[in-house]
Order: sequence, then C-alpha cells, then structure tokens
Amino acid sequence: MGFAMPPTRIAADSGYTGGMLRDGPRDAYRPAELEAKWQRLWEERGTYRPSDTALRAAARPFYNLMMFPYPSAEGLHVGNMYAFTGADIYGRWRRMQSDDVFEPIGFDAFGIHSENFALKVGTHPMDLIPKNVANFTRQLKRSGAMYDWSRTVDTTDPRYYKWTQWIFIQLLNRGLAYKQKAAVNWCPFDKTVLANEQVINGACERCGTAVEQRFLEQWFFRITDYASRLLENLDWIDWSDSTKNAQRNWIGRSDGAEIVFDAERGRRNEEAAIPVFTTRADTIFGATYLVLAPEHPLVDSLTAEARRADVAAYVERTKRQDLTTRKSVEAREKTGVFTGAFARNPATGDAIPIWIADYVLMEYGTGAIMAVPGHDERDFEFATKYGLPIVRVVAEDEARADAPLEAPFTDNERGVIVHSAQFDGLTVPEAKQRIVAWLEAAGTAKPVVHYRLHDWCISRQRYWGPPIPIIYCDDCGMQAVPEKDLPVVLPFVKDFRPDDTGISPLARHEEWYRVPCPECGRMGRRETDVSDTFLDSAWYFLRYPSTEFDDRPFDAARTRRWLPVTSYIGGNEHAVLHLLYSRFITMVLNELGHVDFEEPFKKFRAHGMIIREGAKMSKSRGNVVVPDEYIREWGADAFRTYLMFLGPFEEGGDFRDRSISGVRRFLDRLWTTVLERREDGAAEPQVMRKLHQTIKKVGDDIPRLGYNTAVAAMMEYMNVLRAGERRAHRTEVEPLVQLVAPFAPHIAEELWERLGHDRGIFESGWPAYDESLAAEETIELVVQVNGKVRGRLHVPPNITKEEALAAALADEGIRKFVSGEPRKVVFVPGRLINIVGV
RNA sequence: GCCCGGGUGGCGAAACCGGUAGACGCGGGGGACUUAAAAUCCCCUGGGGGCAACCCCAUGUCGGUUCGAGUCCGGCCCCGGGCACCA
Repeated sequence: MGFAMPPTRIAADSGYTGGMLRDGPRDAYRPAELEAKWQRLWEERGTYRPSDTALRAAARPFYNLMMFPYPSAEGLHVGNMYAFTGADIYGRWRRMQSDDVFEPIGFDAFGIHSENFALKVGTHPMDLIPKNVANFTRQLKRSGAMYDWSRTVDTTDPRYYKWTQWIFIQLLNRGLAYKQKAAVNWCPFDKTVLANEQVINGACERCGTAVEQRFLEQWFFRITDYASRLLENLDWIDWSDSTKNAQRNWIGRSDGAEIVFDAERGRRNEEAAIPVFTTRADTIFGATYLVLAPEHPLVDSLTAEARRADVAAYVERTKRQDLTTRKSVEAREKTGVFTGAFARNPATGDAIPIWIADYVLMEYGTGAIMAVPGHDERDFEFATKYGLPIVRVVAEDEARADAPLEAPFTDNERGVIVHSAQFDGLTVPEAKQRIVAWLEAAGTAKPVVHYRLHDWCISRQRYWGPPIPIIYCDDCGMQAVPEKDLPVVLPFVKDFRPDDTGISPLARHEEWYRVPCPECGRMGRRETDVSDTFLDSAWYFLRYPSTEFDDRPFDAARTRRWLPVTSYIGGNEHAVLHLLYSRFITMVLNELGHVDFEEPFKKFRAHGMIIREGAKMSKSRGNVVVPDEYIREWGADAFRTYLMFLGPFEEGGDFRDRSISGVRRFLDRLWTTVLERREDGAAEPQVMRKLHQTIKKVGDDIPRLGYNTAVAAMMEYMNVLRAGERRAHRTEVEPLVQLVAPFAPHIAEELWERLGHDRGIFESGWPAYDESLAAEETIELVVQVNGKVRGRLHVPPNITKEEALAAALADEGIRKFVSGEPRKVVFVPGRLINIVGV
C-alpha cells in the first residue's frame, strides 16, 4: 500500500490563467468553450460537408484520406489521433488553397478484435459495436478534424458489406477466388485461420499465440497472379519509400531458372523429371545432390524399396511438426533422409543422390532444389552433416580454383567460374546467363521468376464478418448467391463462440445456413465461413463518395471525379496488409472495367510511431496517452499542435507530458497578441520581413509534412511580434492567424471572427508570400580563415568577393589571424568568405 | 544474413544543394510582479579555459575526400522497422 501520487497536470479549475489579457481575465483564452462553439457552428453550417452539387461537380477535387479506425472499446488511441491530425492539417491547408477537399471517416468494425473483446466482456458484438462507434464519433468530433460526417462508412452495415460480398463474387466469376484444402496458419487461441500477412514470427498478429499448421478447405484470392504488376507499379506510384520497400520485400521477386533433372531409378524403375528452381544456375557443375520437400508428390514413386520405411518415417515426422517450428530460424538442425534414388546432373552427366529434407519447402519454387554445398550455406551445412560431396565451382580467382572450402563461397557478384568445363573463367553473372542458355538449348532449363507472395487466404471460421456469399447444392454444386439476393445478412446469433473444429460458429445455426439452391431450388447449404476483415478495408475508399447509392457499390461519375485518392496518410503497420490488398482489389476492379485506374492511392505517406517518455505505449505498461484527458486539460488545438510539434511527422517522436505547455503557451500568446493588437499606424518593416519569411517557411513545410518546423517557425515569428513592449499591428497578426488555422482551427476561427471577418477563416485563402518584403537589408557574412570561423560581418546581401575580402581584412579581430598573402579565397555569395593559406 | 530508417546539449529536436552546429520547445538557474504561491514577463543555459575581448573541444566510432564535413565516400559499433532454411 502507498499513497497515490497527486496528478501533476493542471486541473481545469486551477489557477492556470494563460491567455489572460493585460486589462483583466474576463476575456481569457478558454479552449473548452471556444472549441465547443466552433464544433457546433461547423456542424450547423455544414462547413466541411460538400453539397451533392460539389461532390458531382467539384472543380478541384482533393480526396484526403486517412486509415479508418477499428472502433475498439478502449476508444480512440493517441496513435490514431496523431495520424488523423497530420492528415487533417494537410486537408485544411489544401482547402485554404481553394481545393474542394473531401475528408471522410468511417469505421472498420468487423473482425476478430471486436469479437474477442465481446467474448471477454460477455456481450454481443451487435450491441458492443454501435456503442464503440458512438464513442469514437464523439472523440473524433472533439478532436477538431474537418470530417464530412454525412458520408461515413461502417463495414458492419449490410448496406456496405452487401458490396463486399459483391466484390467476392466478381473475383469468383473472374476465376480469382478458389477454394482449396491447404496447409494454413491456424491460431489455436483465436480459433481461426490467418493470412500469411497476419503471422508475425510464427505467432498470431492479434494475440501472440504460436500459430499451428492445419489442413483445411479455405477460400483464396489469386493475388499471386498480380505479383509482377504489384511490384512493377511500385516504381512509379508516389508513396513513402519505407512502404514501397516493405512491399517489395514481401512480394519477394527472385529471378532464376527452372532446371530439369531426370531421375535415374525409382521404385518401379520409373523415369521421372524433377524440375528444380535456382537463382544460381552458374553453380550447376557443383550440384552434387538433389533435395525434395517431404511433401513433394514424387517422393513416394522415387523412393527405392530398401529405403521406404526410413523415408515414410521421416515424412511422417515432419508432417507432425507444425509450420512454425519448421520455419523458425533458431535451433533448427537440418535433417533429411536418402531416397535411394539418383538423378542425372544435366551439366556434368553425373548421377547424384536424391534426398528429402525439411529445409526445402513445398510452398516455394518447385519444392525441389539442386544442392550446391560449395556455394550455399544451407547445402553446405547439410552436406557436411551427411557426408555428401562438396565441389568448388566458383573461386576468388583462377589461381585459387582448388583452394579447399572451409565454408561455402556465396558471393554472387565477385568470383570466377572454375571446374565447369567450357564455362571456366566466366564471371558469375555471365555464367548465369550462358549456362541457362546452354541448358535451354538442350531443352532442360528455362528462365523463371518466382515470388515469395502467396495467395491471400480470405476465409475465417469466425462469426463477426460478412458471410461469404456461396451456396452449396448437392445437385448443382457450388453457387454464388445471385446479386439480387445480396446482402447475405449476418444473423444475430447468441452463441457465436468459435470452437476448435475449424468450422465457423455459423455452422451451428441450421435455420440460417439451410437455404434453397438459387439454381434448382432444392435445399442447399450456405458457406458458413466469413471473410477476412482486410477484404472490408480493401475497398472502403471507393465507397465514401457514393454512400447514398444502394444499387451500386460506387457510382461511376463520382468515382471518376474523386478517385484515385489524392492523398493518403497512414501507418506502415499496414504496408503489406491493407495497402497491398487494396492495390490488388483495385487492379481486379480495373480489369473488370469497374474503375478506370489500377492504383487506388496516388500519393501515400507513412507517418512515424509515437512513443511516450522514451518507451513504447502499451496497456500493460499503463503509459497509454488517452486523447480525451489531454484535450480536456489543454484543448484540442493545443493537443493537435503539440502532436505535430513533438517530432518530424514521418518519423514520429516522443510524447512528453510536460512539453505540451509550450504549445499551449504559444496559443495563449497568440490569443492576447491578436486581441491586444492596434489598428492605427503602420506595421514595422522588420516584423513584416519576418512575417513573410514565416509565410514562406510554413507554406513550404506543410506539403512536405514538416509540421514540427512549421510550428517552430510560427513560434519564432511570435517571439519577434512580442519583442519589447510594443503592441502588434493588425496586418502583422492577421496572416499569422491564417497560418495557424490548419493546426489549431478553433482558436483561428474565433480570432478571425474577432478580427471582424464574417466568413470563416477556411474561406479566407492562404496568405500570399511577397519575396520583396521578405528580403533582408543586411546579411551576416561568416568569415573563415583556413576553414575556421573567425568573425562575422554585417554587409549588404549583394556584396562582391573583393568588397567582402577588403571588409574582412579591415576587421581587427579577423586580421590577427591573417599573416600573409592569401593563397586562395573562397566566396559563397550571401553566406561566407574563407581566406585560405595564410 | 539481406533490405530500409536512425544515432546531434539534461530532454524532445533544428540545420536548404557540403558553408555560423544546437533554431523552436521542455526542463534548469537567476530576476521582476505578488503578503505568498500559481500564472505572466525579462535574462542566462553544449563542455572546458580566460578578468576580458576571446580561445580550445564537441554531431556513435575509426579513416578518407574537400578551402570547409552532422551532411559526401569506405570500415566498424549500437538502436528501430521490414524480410528470412525463399533455393
């Protein structure tokens, strides 16, 4: 037991009287009141709701998208608000540039997260989700973003998921959706399959439980058909490099060759061709054995009679092992077994043994490899363990052609080919080409590209998702639910708990799954799996501009005007999930003629991660920033501005409680400075110079998301405005209020109104930058002697080299470092002069 | 292991194309106002030396290029993220 520490924050009724005017406290800056006022007015006036006319005919459409949140019971996370604020500032700024900004928001409310939480607290998702959505809506409105609340999307709304199901059917009709029994990732805690993208280091992305391998009938989307296009388009789309990089890694292209090895002797003395995939065809003369994956279809027929028992036992053993163990990097000694069969190396003509080993995976390439222990780590390890021959076919140089291999030589750039007949002396890249061409001529090889990307497993044996719109009929087989019967509504069932059978909870509800076959009318059975949440979010951005239409997923004219999305800002945690799936679905819709673009997001920027006091935020640490509390304390404007100030937006930063006071003080000063302005007389040229420099800086920083430095620039200007005892002039403060507006929209609106404007500040345009007003009269010229700073001169900006040198040498403090004739003088106009060699 | 980021004061961070390192803010110290505290306002605040003008050192580390390097090149060490028995 101990005493609770008193809160260090300043309570709403404390003596904090920031923003108090010189003539008394009666008109102090009170964000809570003022923000409520403007949020009410924005809503009443429909400030951020483009009229239907505008949606149809916007002259300068700007679709400003942010990743719609999953409405958790915990409420809006500061990470959400960080991302949304960064996007909102961009949108507000574009609006002040007279763009027609459409900034919608919605809720990604289906999925295991909600369902697990509902199970935990013993409530039903259909009761839980509307409450969470209401809470999120309240929080989002309080945060001061310019959302169009007339066009929200909720993925759990049948009006929405009707079209999610429609998309499934489009893919099915196109042959891009298929059902297959396959080894899949099974999460024993969540009791469902997971997509590869949802397995992190062999564990479930959601709950962290180790994933098991199961063989189940699952629905897949053929995203692999699009691998090359998904990869190639990355070269031209305007996305953050970090995101593109993650996608490239995930798609995992490798260029190589498929080479056929003929088996020499099988159990029934059968001939068999074994294609292997390799990226190192140049090393084929060093291929001393073949390895097949234990699941390889030829294993059974190839195995020699005498080896059958051993092979069968080995295959059985690996089958029992789950995928996680088998793929985990650490602690895995390679194991394998000889089949008793041999294959002919097409390059050397030698008979080489065929082995089976678990380090070869059926799911990649052809499920078989040619092992080159001299030049591959894994093959080397395996060959050493089982005493297989190791041959050197690449060397640092020809003199070292016979140097013993203590370790595999794997450098595939440097090196020269040896012991490879007519190819000796070639470089590795040359040999790759020439050997493939040679084998190709003989009909035993062809160049091939393989991708690491797998087809997208979209079925989930859970309740809280859109039912997959399929009906099975004993007579007619599998039937898509006809479009007129969509949506297949997710029924309210009390018992939605998943079980360990690998069958969806919906399969326990006969009254729901028994339906007539759409083809013959006899009783059939619905598909009882639901689809992955990531299918819901793979197309939501297409829906926003068309939310009022119930007879189409997205209106053609609306879509032409508003899409692709102009600017998308979100987290990199979705780099290979949502962002890849959205691209895939868009490509398919494009091929089917539903949209006329194949990339959904013209521009995407990934924001950074926000940590707190140097540590990751997490519920278990108890250091999660709850936006509500901070907004109550400091106001939404101060909170927004602080989030943007704490670090570079694309890199994230460290949230420090105490630092918020800095931006709050800035807003307080803005408040008093504007209200205490004078109208008479003229602005000071020095102040106007700084103002125009600030206009330039902020205008340059916002489009590159340099929000932290934009805020710093405004603070600097504020310091200039307030230097000394003077009161600022109207023309000095008015543009500053406009610059602040994207960051702190409420206070900006209020001050704008108090400055006597009757139209809102977001209709006021963006202050114009005047270069002639920004120009300095004198500059500080740095004087270096031999590269060391020895003085500073205040000189006219257009000073010449000769004048600068003369001025420098005339300076007593500088001349004492100059003892003779300069050997060289470096002059950077407007910057510095460097006197060298004295 | 491969591919991206990143390492700068007590702290969060600035620094355009190689040209004054530390803008802006937090924290800290001092002062003004106040009976007092809070709030507000003013000054100082990288380290070391000097009475002072000033001087020396300093951007993870070692080297290089350059008149000049936080920035460019090479090696190494840490931190964050992506990929990974992927042939």
